[in-house]
Amino acid sequence: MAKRRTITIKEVARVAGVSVTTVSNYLNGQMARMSPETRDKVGKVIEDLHYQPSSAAQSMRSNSTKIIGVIVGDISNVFSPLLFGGLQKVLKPRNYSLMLLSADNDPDDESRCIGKLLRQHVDGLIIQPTQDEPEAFYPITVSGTPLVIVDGIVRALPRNAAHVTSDNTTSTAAMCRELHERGYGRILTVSESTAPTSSQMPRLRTVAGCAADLHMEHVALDMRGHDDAWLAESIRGGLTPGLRTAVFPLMGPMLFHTLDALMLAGLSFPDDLGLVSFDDWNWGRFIGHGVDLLQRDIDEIGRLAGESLLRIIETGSPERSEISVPTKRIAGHSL
Amino acid sequence: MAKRRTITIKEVARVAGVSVTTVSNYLNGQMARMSPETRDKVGKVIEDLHYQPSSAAQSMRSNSTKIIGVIVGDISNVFSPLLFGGLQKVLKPRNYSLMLLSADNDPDDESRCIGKLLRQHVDGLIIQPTQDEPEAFYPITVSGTPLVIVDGIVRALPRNAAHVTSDNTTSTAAMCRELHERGYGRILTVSESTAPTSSQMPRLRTVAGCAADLHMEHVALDMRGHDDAWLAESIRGGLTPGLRTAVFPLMGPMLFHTLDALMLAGLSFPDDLGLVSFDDWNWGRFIGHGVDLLQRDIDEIGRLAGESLLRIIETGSPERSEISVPTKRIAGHSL
DNA sequence: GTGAAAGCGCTAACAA
DNA sequence: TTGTTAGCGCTTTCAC
Repeated sequence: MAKRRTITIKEVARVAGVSVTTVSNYLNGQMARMSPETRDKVGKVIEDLHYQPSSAAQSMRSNSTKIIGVIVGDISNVFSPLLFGGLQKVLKPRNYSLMLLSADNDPDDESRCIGKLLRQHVDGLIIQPTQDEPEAFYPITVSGTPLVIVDGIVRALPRNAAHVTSDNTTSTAAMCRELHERGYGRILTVSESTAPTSSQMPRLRTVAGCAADLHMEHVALDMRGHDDAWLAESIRGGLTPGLRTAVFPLMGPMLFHTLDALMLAGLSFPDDLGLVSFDDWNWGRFIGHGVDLLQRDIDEIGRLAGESLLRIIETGSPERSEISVPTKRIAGHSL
Repeated sequence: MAKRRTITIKEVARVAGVSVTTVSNYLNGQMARMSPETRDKVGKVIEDLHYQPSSAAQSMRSNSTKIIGVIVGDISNVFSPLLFGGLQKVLKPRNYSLMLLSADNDPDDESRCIGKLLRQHVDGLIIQPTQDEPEAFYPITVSGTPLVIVDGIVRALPRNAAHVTSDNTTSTAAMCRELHERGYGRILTVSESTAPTSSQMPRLRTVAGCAADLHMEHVALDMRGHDDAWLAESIRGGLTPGLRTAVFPLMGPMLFHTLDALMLAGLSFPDDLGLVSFDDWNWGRFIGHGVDLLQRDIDEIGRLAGESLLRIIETGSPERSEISVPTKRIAGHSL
């Protein structure tokens, strides 16, 4: 199927027997600048020819593409569609389109994605960062493209960029205190060290700190390079009679691994041990008698990030550069 | 923050003291057409200036954007990231970017999305259709843009478009027979009539047909306009002592509703009734003692759709226009 | 080995 | 009310 010759504004003008200016005016709603007959005629020709103005040509003149670039670390994580949904809610009514790229948790890939979107001249950028090297974002700063960083933690926020995350420390600390009060003496965190920007990091640090303060034991299990059998083994090995243990997966995918490991190990909660997890997906209530959760509001993060971005685009600089969305405590029966 | 003046190829040429032609040659890897000194100098200037060639200008000449447009019915459905992941696997290595739009299950919105992507001159289109009016896709055909329709069922497939779906009828029919063999006498389907293109439709028809053939009762519960309490009521009302009943949600979100309804109704499976569901997400094993499922391989659908699209783009027409991906039967303990 | 210039489809002065 | 034309940033002949 040979791509048919593209229909241009010139073509429309020729067929309608008017100048390109008139057609352009029509496209841009400047109806006052032509007679009603001309208007109808142009409209009809556009219809007949199924003419679609080229946004490439348009944006080349207008310096605006109405495209927002989004880079996530891992597209298959449920985080992505939730974020996207939130973003769409505020961006779509404003007529922006979203270009979604996945960096696959690879810093180099992320840099390539940034370049790609910059070449597209996107009007703004939303990034869930995989790397925290300030230089990675330098091209963005140079180009002057509005930027909002979501979820991940970066060492140095580029000038004029906004940052939207969920609360990690307060909620984690509160959970540690709760575990202490409930009589737990040991916490087994389950995480996977991927990017230095991962929100698991502050959570892990908080657990470590709080455990020390509360005189609880803390064992950090890192899934990196390991499988569920290893996790099952490690969890079982972490149990001591007389010392209540709570397993604490620090992100959704780790809850999956943990549940599989518990099945493998033949352990059940809350009898053999307690279970509480970070997770963004609302399915915990169906597991057992309900899993105790710390749940982020990703949709809200998306909305706030979108609004922040719009503000930067419109005013030229963010009003507030750091926004933290509260994490919800979902009660269950797994502790 | 005023968007800094864009750096152009002209600028680079001026600073490097060469012509734009030379810079262009450099960008396109035509290194043979310049001296090594020139090459290095140009490279350095590009680096220093953080120059990014404008893809709008490039695509205006080349007639290729290296962008694939994707339209899904509902971005918040887990279907979306899974499809996207599959698409990325084949498209990203070929240097295509994805532009994702959600039609929010609205035909008009879908048409708008199509227009938007056509104006972007995307190199190809992947659509999970919300409407099955053949005219809706006419602009695509006119523009000659390669098209692959995924998941949904359309009345008339546009000429030269490919179609990738999962098997709905065979798997559903097999399930009905299994239910019959297991001694079930009544099937309660749970669906939500949204789009006429929804894959729930063939599933529903198949259940109705098989139930009749096997002399089983079939009650179709349509969630449209109802809440979980209504569903709980309806399910309870659908039980008769002596006649084994199976609830059969026809898509993932309906499984959520059904589980909530069962909790509300105080019914448990497989004791009070059987439960089997279509669902694309792999969490069913954590529910109760595991839910019996019919699971599509969305990642595979994405990969096949991507490959199909590439084939259309490259050869000009699809080799095989209808592809059906088998649906997996995940064994559980809910029947 | 290097450069000048035409033209991709569109918008916006400026003319008529 | 309508038309002419100069670019936007880039690629690509065709000369030098």
